[in-house]
Amino acid sequence: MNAPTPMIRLTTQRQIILEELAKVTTHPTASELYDMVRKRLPRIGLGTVYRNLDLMAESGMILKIEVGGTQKRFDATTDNHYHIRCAICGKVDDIDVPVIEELVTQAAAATSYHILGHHVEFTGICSTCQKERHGKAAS
Amino acid sequence: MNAPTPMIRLTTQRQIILEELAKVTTHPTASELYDMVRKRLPRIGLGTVYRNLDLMAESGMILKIEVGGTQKRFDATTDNHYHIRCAICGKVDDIDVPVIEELVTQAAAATSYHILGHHVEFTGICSTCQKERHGKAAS
DNA sequence: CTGCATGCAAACCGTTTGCATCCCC
DNA sequence: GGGGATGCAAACGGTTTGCATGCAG
Repeated sequence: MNAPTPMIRLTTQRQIILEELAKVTTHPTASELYDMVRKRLPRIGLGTVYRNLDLMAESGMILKIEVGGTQKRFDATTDNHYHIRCAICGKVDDIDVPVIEELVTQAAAATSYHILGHHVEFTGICSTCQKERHGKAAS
Repeated sequence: MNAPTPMIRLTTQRQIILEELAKVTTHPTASELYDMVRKRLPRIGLGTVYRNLDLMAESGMILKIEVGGTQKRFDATTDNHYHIRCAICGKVDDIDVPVIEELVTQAAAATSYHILGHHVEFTGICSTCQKERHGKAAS
């Protein structure tokens, strides 16, 4: 109702981008996705990937995750859920913590903004990075 | 206790950056801060602002807010609190919603990451931007 | 045939970095 | 005098954009 869902045409490159994104549970950056897609569509341009990722995010087909870190990441799962980002390697994973809907209500009462949504981002150290620095406690 | 607080030397430029940051309740970007500081220190370089901002964030004197949007923002208030970002103009404000400490406990149980912290970011439309689009409902 | 989508490359913008100089200790 | 801090400018990485061509409707 408030999201017009512009209904974009599903071109070959859009379809493949979507498929590749749906294939992984990680949350790839645009250039990671570019590399994945290029294996099937060698002549695709980075610009096309960016353009279509943005377009699909706007039309609600995918989620653009704007968390900390330098690059934006994308997610084929569009229902609200939270993320955790490794402070060392920057990897982003889903985290299975119940979404707190009351937060929006609370926020609405506490601000003059018209609330659209919320997102929780945890910061941590992933198991891989933990192993790589085992024993470096006090430094 | 877990933050070594490396105790950096408080040079003139660091002091002034800190003062200017503390002066405002908004969460300025590096270049906004640069403009503010330049009024008092006309010869300061953007690089110095970035370097010192990072340094001060590392030593826990200020907070580097890594939220959505293209630019990082800085906050003189270092205790944990949540933010709301305007989806239109990108402005970031504090929001007075109680910090949910249990989230960290829940998260710890749900992941193999070693949790460091969490942050909640609301998205909304600030009152200024609301006014500027009053009546544009159905496009 | 017409217009949107693409590939390509250049432009952009925020941030980082190398280096010579400067200043504090 | 020595080491960190600064100013400056160039480099960088991610993203966006302009334009000529291609392809689907």
